[in-house]
Parts: sequence; C-alpha cells; structure tokens
Amino acid sequence: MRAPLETFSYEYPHPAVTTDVVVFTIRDTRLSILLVKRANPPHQGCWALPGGFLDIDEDLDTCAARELQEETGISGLYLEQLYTFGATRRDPRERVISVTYYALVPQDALATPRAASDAAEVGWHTFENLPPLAFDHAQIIEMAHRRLVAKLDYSTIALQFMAESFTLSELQGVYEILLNQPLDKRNFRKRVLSLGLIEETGGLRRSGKHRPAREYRARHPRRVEIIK
Amino acid sequence: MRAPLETFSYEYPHPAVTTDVVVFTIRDTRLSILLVKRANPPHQGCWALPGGFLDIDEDLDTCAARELQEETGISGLYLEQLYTFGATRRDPRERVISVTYYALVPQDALATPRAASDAAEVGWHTFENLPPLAFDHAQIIEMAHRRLVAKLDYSTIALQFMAESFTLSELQGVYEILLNQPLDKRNFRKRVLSLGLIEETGGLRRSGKHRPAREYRARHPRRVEIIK
DNA sequence: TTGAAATCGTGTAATCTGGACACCATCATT
DNA sequence: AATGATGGTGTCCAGATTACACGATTTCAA
Repeated sequence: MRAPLETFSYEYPHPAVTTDVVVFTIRDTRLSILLVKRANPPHQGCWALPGGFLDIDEDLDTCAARELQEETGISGLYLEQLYTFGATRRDPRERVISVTYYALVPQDALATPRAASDAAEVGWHTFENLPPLAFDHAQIIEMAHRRLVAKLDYSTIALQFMAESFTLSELQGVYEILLNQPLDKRNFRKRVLSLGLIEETGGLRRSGKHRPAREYRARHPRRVEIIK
Repeated sequence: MRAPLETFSYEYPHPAVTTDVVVFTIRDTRLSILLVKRANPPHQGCWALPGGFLDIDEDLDTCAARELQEETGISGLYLEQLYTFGATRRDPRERVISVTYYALVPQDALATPRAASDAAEVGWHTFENLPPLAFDHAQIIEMAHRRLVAKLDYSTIALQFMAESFTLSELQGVYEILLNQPLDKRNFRKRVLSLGLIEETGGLRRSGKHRPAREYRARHPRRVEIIK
C-alpha cells in the first residue's frame, strides 16, 4: 500500500498522523466496541482501536472511513470526528498525532469483522468489560462514550444504531442500554413520536407468542439532527 | 526557534501539523476575533488566525497556548480543542493538518496584541464584519462560533468573558451579544443566581448618574462547568 | 435643594413541560 | 379456550419557564 525504498525529507521534524476509530454497536443488549489485537510491536498482542497512518494525499475523514472499511467490511456508517490526541510520548516509536473518530454500526448488522493485515484478530468487546488497551486508547474510548451519551440528549444519533426498520421497543431498548437506566414506555413513545423523526412503515414485526409490533423507519436515515 | 541546516527523513511522507486558535472577546458590545495579517506567502497580506507549527516535543495544548501567548501576550486563558482540519489541499505548500482551538479573553482585558515575527499586523475584528481570510480559516471560525453559542446553553462558558468582578447587567449583556437577542432582566437574574455559580463580592460598581450595581465574581473562575 | 435622567433591583401569575402511573389488545402456544 | 408474553394507549400533577411593571438609588444640572 505504501511506497517502499524511498525516503521523505523535511527541513523540520514532522510527526506521524494516524486516525483511530471507536466503533460502537449494540450486540445482544450490550454496548460493544470493535477492537483489533496488535500483530506487531509496540504493545504486540494487546488490544487496540482500529486505525492507521494517514496517506499523504488522503483526507482525514476518508482515512477513518477506509480504516473502518478495512476492519469491518462496512461502509456508509455514521462517522464523526471526536478529538485529536497528541501527547508527546503516546507512541514509543515516534511522535504520533492521532485524529480520532467514532462510528455507529446498526444493531445486529451482519458485521463480520475480518482481520486486516496488521491485526492478528478482530472482535467485539462489551464496553463494560474491556480488555487492557494499547497506547491511550482507553482514554479515547472513554471520551467517545461520553460524547455518545451526551448526544443522545440533543440529537437523533441513537437512530444510527437501528436497522432500516425497527420497533419502538427496540429503539427504547437502545436508549436504555446507552443511558443505563429503564425508561417509561408511554413517555418514551410520546416523546419520540412527537418529534416527527420516524414514521410507520406500515409493516408489522411478529416475533414470539405475543401481539406483533409496528415497524418504523427514520425519516432521514443518514442524517443526525439536533433536536430541541 | 527551529533547528536550522538539518533535515529530517522518514520512510513514509509525513504531513506538517499546526495549531490555529480562534480567540474570542467582547469589545465595545461586539463579539470580536483576533486576526493576524500574514507577512509571508501563501496568502501574503491576507488576514488569518494566529497559529503555527507544532514543535516535535510539544503537546498540542501547549502549542496552542504558546501561539496564543506569542500573539496576545495573554496566558491562562480558557482554551479548548475545537476540531482538526486536514483537507489535502488546504495549504498549497505541503500537506498540513491543523488542530484548531478556541480561546476566550475577558471583556475589556488589556489585550494589546503585538505582532509576532511572522505577522505584519495583529488586530481585533468584529465577528459580523470579518475580512477575507486565508486558507480555510473562515470555516474554522464558523465552527468555533457555533460551538461557543451551543455551549452557552449547557455550560458556564460565558463567565470566561467576564473580568474578575462584574455586574449582572454586564453578564446579561454578554449573553445578549452572543445569542443576538434581548433577554428578560428578572428571569435572567433569577436563573443565574439560582445556579449558585457566582457570588457577591460586597462591592458596588458606580458608573454614571444612576444607582450603583452590585459586583459579583465567579465561584470557580477558571472552571467551565456543565449545567443542567 | 430640587427635579430629571439613567440604570438597579425586585415578585407574581399564567403557561408549558416532564414524569408518574395501569390496563386492555393481540398474537402464539398448548 | 386458557395462558403467557409483549404491544399500545391517556391523564394528572409538580416543577420549570415565561411574561410582565414599578419603586430605589445615584449623578448632574438648574
């Protein structure tokens, strides 16, 4: 992928720039994060966020989307820049500035992560039970989580966790998992419907021995709107 | 400042990394931004945000604070990372990643900007009437302004515009300028006092032929707290 | 000394918003 | 036909937010 046997010289020292992505999804009623096991030093064998070096003619967003695509096989996800980490000693090899992003994968999407070249293994880990992480990646995840939870309050970001069609109970479940508290069913439905952000598909979802649920879809599936 | 007559080589191309800072203050009832006139190409003679290259052993926050200090002579300001801009062609010289910050200078602080080495001129410009700007700096300012206004709603950031002591009318004035709308005096005072974030100094401010106003101070002057 | 000009400081009533709360409906299964 | 399980619905109360007007205190000038 990168040009071999050549060097690039500058009058002043330049840091390396990477992007790292915190990929959230909800699997089996748990908030989960995609991690890769590092195949090479430093922190070999340690779990880390998917990410990699910025190509010199590649936009930051493109780089993050590419890394994400390489690790998960998924594209078109909601992807938002989070923060830039650049402490001088965060990487022992050289000075590395990491522009971090976070992404949301729809619940139960067929996200079969496949190991990329520089990763020994890829897998989902529940947010509540993360393994030890390489570099400052624990700090990055913590910030991403804070941002995600904060955005629940004033944006439609939670819809990015939903499949194309979903039931109100499923949507409520997502909020409950992220906020880590139960919500009142009637108040939840009243509020979410009054916002006018979702609409009925007309279909019914039947699952199990009980009344089937109405299916809804987002009115603007790819957009995250600021509300109230 | 930087090492001369030496080159730094890497196996892969590295972008340059800069920090740029949007410095806000309120001058004469107008929201204003500090700009420098570029002494050198590209965009020579154009106005730009204060900023500069990251030293290789310098943290990002430190770099932003240093640039700010060099341009304004002020330190200890509220400074927060905003966003990282890295479009491939944003600087015609080489690939440059700019980690941007925004800072707030207290109203009518003795901010006498002095031109740094690479700037021909430094000055305040009202937000409503900005000159043409170099690079993507107009976009950066727009984002900083959106962030600032959004933070008014859920944080105590407006207090960073106030001098050590201030009157409630002055504080209300700051909100009115930033929100660009008049506020009700009684409701404003009721709300801001009920939050318990400011306290009376005991002093009075007399200015002009009218009843003097009570002076207040922030309870946690350097901290920006999230409210409600 | 008195009146005018200017800003300071204060309370109440109406409205809106958010949260608490319980029961019947509909399907599958036996 | 009865059981088990989740879907779907409305009202009331409390607290929060908004609208709104006037007397108090100072300086200055006549």
